[in-house]
This record gives sequence, structure tokens and C-alpha cells, in this order.
Amino acid sequence: MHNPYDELIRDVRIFLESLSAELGKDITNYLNSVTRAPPNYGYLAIPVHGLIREYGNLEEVINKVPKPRLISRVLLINGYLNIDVNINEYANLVLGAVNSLGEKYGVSDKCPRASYIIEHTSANPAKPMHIGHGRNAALGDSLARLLRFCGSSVRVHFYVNDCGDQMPYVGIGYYVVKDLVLSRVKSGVKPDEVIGEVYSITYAVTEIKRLSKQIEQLSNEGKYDEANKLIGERDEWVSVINNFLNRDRELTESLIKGLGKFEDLPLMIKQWSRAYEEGDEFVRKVIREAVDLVLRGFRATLDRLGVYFDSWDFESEVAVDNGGVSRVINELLTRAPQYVEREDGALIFRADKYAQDLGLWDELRLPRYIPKATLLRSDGTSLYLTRDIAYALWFWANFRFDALIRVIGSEQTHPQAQLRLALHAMGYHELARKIMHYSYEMVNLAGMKMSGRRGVYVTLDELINETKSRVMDLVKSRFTPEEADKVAEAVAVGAIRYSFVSVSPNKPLTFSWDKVLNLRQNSGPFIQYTYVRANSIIEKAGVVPRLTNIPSNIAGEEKELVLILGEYPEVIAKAAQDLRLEYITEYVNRLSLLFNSYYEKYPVLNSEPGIREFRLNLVNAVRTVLGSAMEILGIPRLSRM
RNA sequence: GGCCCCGUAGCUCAGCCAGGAUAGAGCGGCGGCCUCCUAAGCCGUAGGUCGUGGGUUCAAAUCCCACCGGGGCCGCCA
Repeated sequence: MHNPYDELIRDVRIFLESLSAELGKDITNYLNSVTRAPPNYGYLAIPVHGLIREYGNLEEVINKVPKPRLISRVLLINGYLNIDVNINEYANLVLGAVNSLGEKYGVSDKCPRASYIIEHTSANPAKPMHIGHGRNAALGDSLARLLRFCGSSVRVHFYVNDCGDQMPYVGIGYYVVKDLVLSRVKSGVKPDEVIGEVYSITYAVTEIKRLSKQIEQLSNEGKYDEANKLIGERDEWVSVINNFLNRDRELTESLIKGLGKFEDLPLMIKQWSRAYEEGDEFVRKVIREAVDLVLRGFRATLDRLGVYFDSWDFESEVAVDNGGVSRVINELLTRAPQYVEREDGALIFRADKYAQDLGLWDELRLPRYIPKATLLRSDGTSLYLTRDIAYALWFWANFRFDALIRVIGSEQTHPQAQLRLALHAMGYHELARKIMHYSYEMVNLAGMKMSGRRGVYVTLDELINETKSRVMDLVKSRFTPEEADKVAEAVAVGAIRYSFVSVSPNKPLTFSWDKVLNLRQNSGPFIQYTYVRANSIIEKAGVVPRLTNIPSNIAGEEKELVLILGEYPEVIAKAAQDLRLEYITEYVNRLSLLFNSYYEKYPVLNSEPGIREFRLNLVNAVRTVLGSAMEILGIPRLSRM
């Protein structure tokens, strides 16, 4: 496999081996501390302060030792071995590899090659996806693309959480205003948007009814302080309703009117919840209809972002209907009865005790604190965690995989730990080890807290549309309307995906329009722009001539470009091993900065013969590597922008 | 209170896992560059007690300890 940087390191090793022989001591472990040398000091550097202390001046020995093919010079400065590259040889190697491999360049034997299942995004089918799901989707999808690029087999799953507590609200609300919802959808409103409103309004109405009842009761008992507290709470929900009245009077009023017919809405919610889990035909049909509408909306949004799934797993099917939940309970009771307790009729798994007794912290990568886990409510219904365990078993029964990567917010650290512990307790040790919680921190609104139930959030659609319209201002003068639309969409998607994936996932991300709408350097559009420039040169050239000769005096920028291009397979391997996509955005930004700087300074098409051929190959290599990285990051490629 | 994550330039972040030479980018600021392959670009410039205090080391943004500050979780929600 072609990994120029690795070949260079092999030569460094050879050099160190020769040096070892000369010194009579194995110093090849210094290979682990190879770093980049500062500008003008060559390419690589190895700190050898210890060696100098031990052997005094090393210069003589260094000069005595022959230099392997790819190394042009080794100098001892400030306690460092500064190693420079034989750039002609190396350029041949790098450009040759890129030319012959094309878009496959970057794959090396350091890439993990295994079989993965990635579950990501998995937004609750009750309301439109918000920007937090955007982060999740961008991470999950790019991880999938990265691992696939490496030659791994990857299946991508979306877990449709159709048994959650919010589903009866969606179902009942939808049932009440079904005709209105469908006519809205027919007239072009996004289905997830309509259902989202239905959900929020239904939830608010239910809360108001529930609180009113409590308030009445407390007042009758003379507990006015407590009643007043709840009145404040109720007022908040009333103001939510008022907001919706301003936004969509027709829908809100129909819902209030329709829901008003129900005697005890809070009770009805509970009944629907149970009925859904038990497979009641009518309730199933209504909720599934609403869920399908939401998913239709999800798909439209995810399509725009270039995010695709191999499978949409309905919780009701993979965890409930197949008897998954009862199997979880039974196996746990059989295999680890001493860790299962009853508490007020509810069934509790003592995950805390289990972790403590078996000391599984390292093996299952657990936090030091584990809460107890409730698996069944006192009314016998299951909880999310229980169904999640069943879902894991469903994967185990239906697929073979080396790792199951689940992209889930960090706020679920404890439940995800409980999940692994429960599986372990049930005897699925291997499965428990293979499940990886790929955690990411929240996306916050500057100064605001997002709340789905209160309808306070920036949706992914708004994000895409707003970014697109900003881009549109820039491109509308340059293209026909249809072209402009395509370009604006592609640039918006590039901007959004880059901005999500360029920040380390374990950093909380404060969402700001300024940041996303920055279309300059260190952004998706900057990468796209650089690609367009490189691409445009290649298109104008028509063909990339065969590289027969590397000019003897290539420019400093050209040398830098060759070096960075040679690092690509290393970056990919590292990113794939560590599952860190920021390595790729960082790399691609560095490459773009360098290339743009080169582009401004040196003509390619109009350069002298001999030079021209080399430069075209170099530009083509930049284009290829940029294109490859963009594919992984999901940043659309354009030929004009 | 316990557990997890974070703290680096006015702002957003990279670098920390595998310690090494003057701590890097971008945004924003200031000053320049379009008869020439797309100026969404390029060049220059200002801007930093790497949260604080100890420790380990020839060497600490990086490793260890304590503390401070921010976010998240600690539900018969997801």
C-alpha cells in the first residue's frame, strides 16, 4: 500500500539502525519521537538530547553513516537530528502514488479494516431535527465514509424511537387534526414540521390540563403556596400555546378544540403509550402514520446533507414485537438474579453493584459512577434502556461486526454504560465490549437553551436554508437561476458539514450564525473554492502529461506541497484509528492554505515546458487529495462556484 | 455532593493520548494586492500569565496532584 510518509520513516529507521551499529546501542526507539522540524531546518526532527549527554558530540558519527535514498541531509542542531528529504526522489514517490492510485490514494495498510455498524442521528420522530442532530449526522456519516474509504465494511443504521414517551402525544394530536395535517403536507409544508407543531401543542395542552387538575386539588386542600407554584408553571405552557396561536392559528385552534373533547387527556396519553407497546392495532396505525410522515421529512433533510442510511430500525419492531424486551428481562433474571431487584413494583438492574463487584471499568470503558437502572415501570411497561438492550441483541442476532459505533450525545453516558453492563450481566461479554458510545457534546444556542417541547430550537432545515440564502447572494449574479441554486445548496452543505466536523466532538459547540456563515478560510467553502481552482487548471490543461522528470530546483511551496501530499495516508490512518474527523479538516485546511498561496505566486498553464508538466502533476495531486478528503467529509465538489 | 467533558490571542478552535527548538490556524482589527489558471483568494501587521498553584523531568500547553471556573448527567424521560 502506498504511504510515502511511511516509506520515508522506514528510511529514517534504516538510518537509525546504521547509527545504532556505529554507537553500539539500539536507538531505533527514537523513531517514536519523530516530529516536524521548524521551517528551514529540514522536514523531520528527532530530539536526541539524551544521546548527546551519553555520547558527547555525535556529528562525526552522523556524517559517517550513509543516508538512505529518501534522506538528503541530517544535521545536528540544538540537540535535534534535523532530517531533510531528498525531495526529487520523494516527489516521484508521492506524485507517482497519487497518479497511479487516483482517488484510492490515502488508503494504507495502517487503515483499520474491519466490519462496523454505525448507528447515528436517530432523532425522535416527533419533531423536526435540530442543529444538534446536524452534528450527530455529520459525525456519523463522515465516520462511515472514512471507514468505508479505508476498506472496511460499514452498515449505517437509524434507530427510530417510536416507543418513546412523546409518541402518544404525536399520535393523539395527529388523530385529532389528521385532515389538516395531510392538506398542509399536500400543499408542500414539510411533514416533520407540521407534526412537530402538533406534538408541541398537544404536549402543552396536556400539561395545562394536568396542572389545572392538580391546582384545583391543591386549592381545595388549602395548599395555596404549592398551587401558586404550579400556576406559574401552567402560565408558561399557556404562553407556549399563545406563541403557536400567533404562528399557526388554524392548526392550534383545531387541536385545542379536538383535544378538548377528551375527558382525561393525561390518562389517555398513558393508555396510548401502553397500547402502542402492546401492539394495539388502532393506536399502532395512527402513530405509525404520524411517524412515517416525520421520517419522510427527516429523509428529505438528510438527503440534502448527503447523509444516507442502510437501515431504519423501528424500536417497536426490533425491540418489542420480536419479544426482545421480555427476553432481556428473562435472561437477566436467569443469568444475574442477584443483581435484579424489585422496588415498588418496578424492576431494577443494579448496574452499580454489578460494575463494582466485577470491576469492569477498563474492560467496558465505564465511568466511575453508575446509577441503578430501571428496566420495567411498576405498571409493567418498558423503558428506553430496556428496549435499547433488546436492540443491541437484535444487532447481535442479525449481523456480524467487529464494532458497533453509536453516535449519541454525552448526556447519555450513564445509560450507555448501563446498557453495556446489562449485556455483560446477561452473558454477552463480547457484545458488551464491541459496543462503543461515540460521544459528542451538546450544541447550544448562544444565550438560549433549546427545548423541543417548548418549540425553542433552530431546525436543521432552517440552518440549511439560511446558509443557502446567504450563499445565494454571492452567486446569483454569476450563474443562471438553476445553476445558482445548485451551487448555493452545495456550498451551504459544505459549510455546514465542515463546521460540525471540524470541532472535536467532546467540546460543547455554541452555535452561532457568524461561524457557520463564515465562508472564508477554515471553512467548507474555502476547501470547495480551492478545489475549484485546482480543478479549473486541470480542465483547462485538458490532459495531465505523464510525469517524466522532477525539475531540479523546485520552489519552496512546491516542496511543501509534496511533503503534505505525502502525509495524506498517514492522516487518514490516524483519523480512522482514533475516529477523529478533525484531523482531516485540519489537514485539508492546511493543504488549501498552502495551495492557494502557491496558486497566487506561480503560473501553471503558462509555465515553461518541463516545469509545466511537473506543476500540472502537482496540481492534479492536490485536486485528487482534496477531492478524496471532501468525499469523506461529505463536502460536495464543484467545478465552478 | 458524586461522575463525565471542557478551560490555549478580543471571539471560535488546533496542538495534549505517545513531554522537546521562537505555542499554531481562522474570525474580527489595521495596511496592502485583481491587464495574468475563479479576489469565497493572497501578502504584511498587531494580538497569548496555554484557568491557578504545586510536583515529576535535562525539558511541561502536554504527565501527576490539588484547587478555581463553565457545561452535562446522577428520572418508573429519551
